[in-house]
Amino acid sequence: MDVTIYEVARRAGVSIATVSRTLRGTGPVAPKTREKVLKAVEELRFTPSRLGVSLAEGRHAANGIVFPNLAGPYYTEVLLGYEEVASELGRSVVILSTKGRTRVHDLVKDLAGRVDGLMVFGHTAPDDLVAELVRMGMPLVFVSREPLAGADTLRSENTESARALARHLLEHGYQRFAFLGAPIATGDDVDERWQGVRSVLGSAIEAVPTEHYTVECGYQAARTLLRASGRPQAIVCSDDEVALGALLAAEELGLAVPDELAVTGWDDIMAARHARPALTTIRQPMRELGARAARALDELITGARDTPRHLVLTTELVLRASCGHHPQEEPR
Amino acid sequence: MDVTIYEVARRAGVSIATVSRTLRGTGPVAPKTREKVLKAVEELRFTPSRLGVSLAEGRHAANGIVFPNLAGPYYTEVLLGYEEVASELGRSVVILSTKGRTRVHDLVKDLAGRVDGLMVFGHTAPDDLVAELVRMGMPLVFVSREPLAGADTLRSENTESARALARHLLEHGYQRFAFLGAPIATGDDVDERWQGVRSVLGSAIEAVPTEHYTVECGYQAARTLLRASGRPQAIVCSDDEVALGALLAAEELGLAVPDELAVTGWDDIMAARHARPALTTIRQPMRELGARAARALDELITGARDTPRHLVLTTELVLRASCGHHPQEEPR
DNA sequence: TTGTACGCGTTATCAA
DNA sequence: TTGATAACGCGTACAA
Repeated sequence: MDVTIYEVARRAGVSIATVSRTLRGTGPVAPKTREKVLKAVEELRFTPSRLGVSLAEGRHAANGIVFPNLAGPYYTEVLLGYEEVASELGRSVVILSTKGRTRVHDLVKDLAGRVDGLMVFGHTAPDDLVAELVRMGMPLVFVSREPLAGADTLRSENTESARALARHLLEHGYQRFAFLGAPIATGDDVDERWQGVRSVLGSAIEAVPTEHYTVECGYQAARTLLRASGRPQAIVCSDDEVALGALLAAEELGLAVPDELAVTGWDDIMAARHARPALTTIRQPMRELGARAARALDELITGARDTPRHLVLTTELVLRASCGHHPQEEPR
Repeated sequence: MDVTIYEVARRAGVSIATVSRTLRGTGPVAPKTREKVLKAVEELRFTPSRLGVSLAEGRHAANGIVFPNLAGPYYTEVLLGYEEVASELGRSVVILSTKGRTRVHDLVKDLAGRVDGLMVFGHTAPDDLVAELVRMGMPLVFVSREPLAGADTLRSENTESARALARHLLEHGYQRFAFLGAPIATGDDVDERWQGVRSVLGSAIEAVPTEHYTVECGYQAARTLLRASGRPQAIVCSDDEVALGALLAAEELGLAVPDELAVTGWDDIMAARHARPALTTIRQPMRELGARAARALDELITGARDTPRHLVLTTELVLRASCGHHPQEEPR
């Protein structure tokens, strides 16, 4: 990034306007002039400065994304879908991880200044900043969060899926349940799942918190839970990773799954299918969440749409071995 | 991003220079003036435009990262360490995934125009572009790649670890081996691992390619391999994910690990410890690779260092159950 | 078909 | 202590 448009212009014996027109294909350029310009560009290896272009165009051609952290497949998969579509639309992706960060407010604000639009997971951005960004008209898409005025929200269906899962477990005959990975924030995905199962199971299910939604935390919490007296017959987990941890704990304690203990997850990450026993879970279209977020953002940025949209993607209950025996299970 | 420094200056009754000085703390400002400026900034909710600042400062305050894809823990973990340190150093991170992308050259070039320095995995950037970037003096750090003139390279030790692993397997008494996940590019991590084990095992080990380094591909390839006649007694895998796939294949075929088949991985991702049987592997400091890359880049960008450095981080052989029986194994 | 000149939003130098 | 003003690199009306 050293040679500027002026040097190219001088070398080609034209003005910078002509160089710009030639390179962008905007406005007429005589064939001979065009040749000269392209030759100079070639010789000087000229590449327009991104900063100059952005400043002049008034846009960054970049999207931001804010997530708690990247450990585990969920955020990774969403990010994957997001980056793919953003790239397709000619936009770079600037990332920001908030976990363990101090001054998240400033970090998100800085990020907002670098992009044309922002995708935010759940409540990883401070509410007052969000309000300010909405006021400023910054295109915003929230994923895994309750609807919010002035911004798109995008999520997978939770409540009804949770109810279906709960009813299925009741059909297996279980009576004492635990919800492992109790919700941390109100209104996010996990909270909806918890509300859903509780609306069906009532006081038969108890909420058991974990520090994070990870295999390790699930393992620790499940071990404690399963060692105590009056252990549940079925553990509904906030997500697959916590559930994988619960499976480990059960195995370590010599509890047969599903005969002595049922376990369910959420998300249908790849490991869920490969787990022993394979994990009953609710499949949510992670990659599509990211892809849709990128498209929605593009609509808002280009002005193709100006009213917020709140979308809920459908999920699918995936019955496998970990929740009990079924006549026929999904083949590997 | 609407109100400019000019509006603040007018409101405060000062020049833009004074506003800038006040906000950046560069140069003297009278206390009373300072008050007026800050008040105007507050009332107008002024935030300096990133583009303006970058253009004037001549730097982006951003780092780029190029990786093949984000599926699986390896790239994710490295990215995690990278983003964390970059953020600590006041730099944003712009990502680029190349898998399945056409025109990678243009994408990487565009990325290079948005950042002050670039971290690149293996051979995910075209060689000619790399050469051009080096020539232009763009700070570059390569991870998982053979040393390269004009840029930092950073990797974990492979060859000697691979030899140690091979010798250990020989001690178990195995005689027929397979290397699952044969190297795709020469000079990258997997290639070094392959060269290492082969230098010890010679013709006793056969290279078995997989399409990608994933659980699924490992599973498919292992199933084919294990069904054929003359199956190996030990499978050395390119990485943990391929190894997890091999474990699945073995289980499906009713082969007891390690009694009828030994399996080893590489990386020591979290799932390696949780697998059944737990996976013997080589631990590589993934997060630290990312963290070091970010620091190295910072040194090159700030000019604290100007000669390339080629660093090799040490690894550790982690013996678990999957490669055979040991007197005492690492406790869970 | 081409060129001039202004705008984009800062920072920093230099003179006052 | 403060203010003009020149960069920074480009896009693009507008005039020629």
